[in-house]
Amino acid sequence: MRKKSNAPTMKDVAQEAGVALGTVSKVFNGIPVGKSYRLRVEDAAKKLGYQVNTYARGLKTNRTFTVAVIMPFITHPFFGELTEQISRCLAARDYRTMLAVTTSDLAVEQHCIEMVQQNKVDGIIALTYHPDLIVDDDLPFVSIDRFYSAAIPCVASDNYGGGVLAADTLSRLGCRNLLFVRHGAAVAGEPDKRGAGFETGCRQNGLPCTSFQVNDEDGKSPILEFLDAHIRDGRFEYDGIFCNTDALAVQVMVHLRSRRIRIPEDVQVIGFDGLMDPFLNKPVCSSIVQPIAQLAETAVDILLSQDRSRLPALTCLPVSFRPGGTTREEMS
Amino acid sequence: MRKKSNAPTMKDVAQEAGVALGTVSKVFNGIPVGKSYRLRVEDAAKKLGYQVNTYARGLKTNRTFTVAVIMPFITHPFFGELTEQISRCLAARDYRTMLAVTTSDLAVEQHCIEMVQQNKVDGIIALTYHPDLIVDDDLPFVSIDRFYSAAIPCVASDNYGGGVLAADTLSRLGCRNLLFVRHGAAVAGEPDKRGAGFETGCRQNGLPCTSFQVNDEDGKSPILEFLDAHIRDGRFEYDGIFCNTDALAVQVMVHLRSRRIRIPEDVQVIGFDGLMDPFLNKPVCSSIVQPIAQLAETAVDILLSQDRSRLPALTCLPVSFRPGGTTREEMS
DNA sequence: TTGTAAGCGTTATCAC
DNA sequence: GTGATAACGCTTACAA
Repeated sequence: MRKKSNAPTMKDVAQEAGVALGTVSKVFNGIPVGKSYRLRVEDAAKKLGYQVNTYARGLKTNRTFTVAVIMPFITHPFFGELTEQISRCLAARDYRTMLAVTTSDLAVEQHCIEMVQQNKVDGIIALTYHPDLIVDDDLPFVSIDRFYSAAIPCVASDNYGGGVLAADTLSRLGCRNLLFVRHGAAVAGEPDKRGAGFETGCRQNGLPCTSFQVNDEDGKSPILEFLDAHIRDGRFEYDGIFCNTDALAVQVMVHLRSRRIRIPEDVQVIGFDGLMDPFLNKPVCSSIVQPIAQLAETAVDILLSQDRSRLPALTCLPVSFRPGGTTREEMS
Repeated sequence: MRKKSNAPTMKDVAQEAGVALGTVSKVFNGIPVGKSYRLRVEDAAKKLGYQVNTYARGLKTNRTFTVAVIMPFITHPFFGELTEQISRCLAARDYRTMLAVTTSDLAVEQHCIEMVQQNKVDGIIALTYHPDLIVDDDLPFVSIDRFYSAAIPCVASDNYGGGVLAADTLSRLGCRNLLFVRHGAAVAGEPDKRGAGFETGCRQNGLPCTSFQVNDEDGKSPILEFLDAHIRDGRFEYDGIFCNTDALAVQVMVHLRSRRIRIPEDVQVIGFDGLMDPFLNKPVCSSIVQPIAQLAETAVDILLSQDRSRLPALTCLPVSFRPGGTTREEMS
C-alpha cells in the first residue's frame, strides 16, 4: 500500500481547532455553527492547508461533482471548441470535467463509459458514433448531435433549418443552379438533416439542386472528381455550393481554385459549422454557424437539471448565416 | 441526500455468489482465490452489472488512477493535440483524465489546482503561465514547456536546438539576410529559447540576423508595421524569416502576400510547432516540428514513474525540420 | 448549538 | 485459501 497520505483530514482540523469532527464537517457544508467555532475551524483549516476529500464525501452523498465528457477527437476545431466550452460551463458550476477521447471507436467508447461509471461521475455528455452503447439507465446522459431515443436527451443545432437557410441565402445572393456535397460518416445523427433541409429550401425557392454524397470509406476524391466532371470549357456548371461541413468547403474550394474557378465570383460556397481559422481569427468560409457556446451551456443545463422527470428529448438550437468571403456579400 | 444509488456493491455480489465480501475483493484485485469461487464471483458480478467503485477504493489505497491535465486552452491546435495525446497515453495505462481549461489566468489556474487536489488525483500535468502556483509538494507534478525549478520536472521540445536548426536550414536554402520575429506572452518558459538558438545559429553560419519581438499586450500589428517598414520599392529586405510559432508565420505570410511579396520565391519562412491544417491535412508552413506525441508520452512516463526520488529536472525532446511549401525545397 | 456514532464501498489484517 | 472485522475520510441522524 502506498505510503499513507500525509494530507490533513477533518480529524486533524478538529483536533487543531479543538472542536468535534462533526462541527468541522458542518462548517464546510455551510450548516450554521457558532461563530467562534466557525472561526476556529477556518483558521485551523487554513493553517493545515486542509481540503475536503471529495472521494470520501462522494461515498456518503453519491455526488461527485464530476461530469464525464466523451468526444471522438478534440483536435478537430469543432470538437475542441465544444469540449472547451463544456468544460468551462461545468467549472463555472464547480463541476470537474473527466475527459475521454474515443477516436469514435465503439470498443473505446464503451470502455470509456465503463471507466467513468466506475468513477461514479454525476453524468455524461457525449458525442458518440454508436447508438448501441450500454449505459447505466439511471446515470444522467446527454447526447450531442445524435438523437438515439426519446429516453436520451439530445442537444443539437437546427441542422435542418441550417440547410434551409443555406438554400435561402444562396438564392438571395443570386445563385440559380445549386449543388450540395456531403462527406462524412453515414451515421444517423442530426447532422444528416442538413442535406434534407437544403433540398427543401431549394424547392421552396424554385431552384434546381443536385446532391452528391459520399461516405467516409470512399475518401474525399469522389467529390473532387465529381467537381472536375462538371467543369466544361473552364466554366463550372453550378453557381452555388452548400457543403455539409466547413472542412469539406475548404477542400472543395482549394480544388476549384486549382482549376481556376474563382470564388465567390464564379461560384459561391457555404459551409456548415462556422469555424474560425485558428491562426488568423477569421471565418474559414461563409458558413451556417453552429452556436457552440449555447450547445455546451444547454447540454450542461439539461444534464444537471434538478427535475429529471421531464426532459426534452431533442433540443434544437438556432443557427445563423455568417459571410466569410466565399459568398458575394460584404462581410459583417 | 440523493436517493441511495441502486448500483450493486461488493456486498451484493458476495451475497449473489454466496461467498464472503473479502473474497469478492480479492477476485477484483487479482489476488489468488479458489477457482470455483472466482467463477462464482465473476458470474455474479456480470449478472448484476457490478463495477468497482473507484472512490471507495481510493479511500483505502490513496490511489485514484486519475491524472489532472491543466491547459490554458484546447482550441489552439498545439494545445488540443497535446491534450488529446496525453489523454490517450493515460487511457492506455487505464488512467482517467481530469481536464481543466484555465485561459491562462492565474486565479483560474490556482482554483483548478485546488479542485483537482480535492479530487485526490494521482498527479498533475500542466502547461501554465504562472510560476507562483501553489501545489502540494507531495503531489506528483510535471510541467510542460515551462521550467520552474529543479524540483518540478519539465518536459519540453528542444526549443534552443530548434532555433539553431531553423537558422541552419535557412542558411542551407540560400538565405543571406535573416529576420526573427517573436510574438506571444513574455513568460520565462522554454519556448523563449527559440530566439536565442536562432541567433546562435545565424552567428555560426556567419549570417546577419535581425530580431523583432513583441509581447502579447502589444497586439500583433507592430510586427506587420515592421515588415512594411522593410519593404523598399516592392522588395522585402530579408530573404528568410523565422517565426517563433506557426500561427505567427501564417499571419506574417498573409500580410507579406498582400504586399505582393512572394513566398518562398522572395522570402522563405519557417515557423515553429509543425502544425497541420485541420481541414487540408497538410502542414500550414515549413516548420520546426515539435514531437507532440513524444511530449505527451514522456510527461506521462515521468509523472507515473515508480521511483520518484531521482527525476530529470528538464527533459528536452528532439525537434525536426519539415518543409511545408514556404521554403524552397521539394516537400517530402 | 454541539458532540457522538453509524455507515457509505472498499481494502487489508487477521484468525480460522 | 477463506471469512470476519477494522480502518479510510466524510456526512448525518440523533443524543446531549
